[in-house]
Order: sequence, then C-alpha cells, then structure tokens
Amino acid sequence: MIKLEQGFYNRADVLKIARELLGKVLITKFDGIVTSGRIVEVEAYAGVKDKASHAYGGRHTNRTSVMYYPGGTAYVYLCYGIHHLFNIVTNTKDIPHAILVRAVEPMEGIPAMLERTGKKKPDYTLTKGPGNVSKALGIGTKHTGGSLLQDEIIIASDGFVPKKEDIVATPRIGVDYAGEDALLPYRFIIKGNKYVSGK
DNA sequence: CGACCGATCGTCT
DNA sequence: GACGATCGGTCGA
Repeated sequence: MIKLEQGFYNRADVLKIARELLGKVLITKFDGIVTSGRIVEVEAYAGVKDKASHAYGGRHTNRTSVMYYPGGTAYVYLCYGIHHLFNIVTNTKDIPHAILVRAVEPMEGIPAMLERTGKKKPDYTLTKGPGNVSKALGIGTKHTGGSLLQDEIIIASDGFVPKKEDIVATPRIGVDYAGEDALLPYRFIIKGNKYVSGK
C-alpha cells in the first residue's frame, strides 16, 4: 500500500487525476479505527470555468476557500442539511479544482462502517453514493481543509489498476443547474461495479 | 419498477 | 428566507 503524495494531486489535468483515482484506496483512521474502500466512482469539478463547480467564476467564500488550497487537501461540505460530501482538492494553490468521491467498494473495517451507518448487513448500499461514503468512513465537515498527506485521511495504491475498457465517462449527477456544463463527461466509473450510484 | 416527497441546516443573498 | 454536487422510504401501477 503506497500513499499518494503531493505530486499526484498537484497536477493541472483534473480529468486525468479523476480517472487515475479509480481503483485507488481511500483510507480513514479516526480514534484508532481504520476503514477503507476502493474508489469506483468520481466526478471532476474543473474550477472557475465550470458552471457546476462551487468555485465557478472565481466564487470565493468561507465554505469554498478550501478549494483554493494546494492539491491534496480535503474539501468536505454539508448538502441538504444531512449529507457530508467528500472532495479531493487538486492542482496548485489558488486553482480551485476538486474531485468528488461518489462511491467506494468497502475493504477494511466493515463492522465500523455498519455501526456508523446503522446498517445490519454490508450490502451494496453501504458505500454507494457520496453521502454514504462519508458516513461509512466517518468523514464530516470538521475534516474540511485537512491534508490527505498526513494520517487521518489518505489515498493509497495497492497496485490495482482498472482495465482501460472498464473505465466509463458520463455526465455528472444532480448538476442540472449548470446548463450546458451539466452535459460534460466529467464523471468516471468502473463499469459493472455494484457500488456505483445510479440505476 | 418509477415518481414523488420529507428530512434538516449551513451557506449565501 | 431560499436552496442544495442526496438518500431512503412510500405509494401506485
């Protein structure tokens, strides 16, 4: 298991990074409890010129300021008052690119995930959808602005790389408000994986 | 199945 | 004061 370093996140091509994140392992360690899952679905948000991005047009508020941090920072925010959505900030300081992790396949610490989510059995709903990922892995808004290069939240590679033909690009979910940008193929999934959200 | 709807609150206007 | 980068339950066919 090799932790991804600054150089992975700092690059300029957010679409390339998003694609490369598929198959990587997202690991959290809170209070000695380790939970992890393989990333199977992500969405890229390409900064100031992407109408679907919180940083569109250079919007810079308290909440979104984290997006302007250097690559390798966690951006977590509350959606619909209930769900914590976990994003990975990419590119260099002041360029607000981000990648939303929408689904993982559970690996380590499944009992802890069941406890956090209140589920009885580890079925495919455990870490399907961005709200569930954060819930199962114990990620909340207090982690926004935190570094992915430390110990609490990291992303690592165990050598697994999805086959090229298994990676599919589609439009993003729930961004109809973004006009024509809602059609951009910025969502990447591992084809056939049962943890991928949607139908 | 699909459509609809309620939950619930920080953030922005 | 309105509204989400959502989820899961319910209802009807």
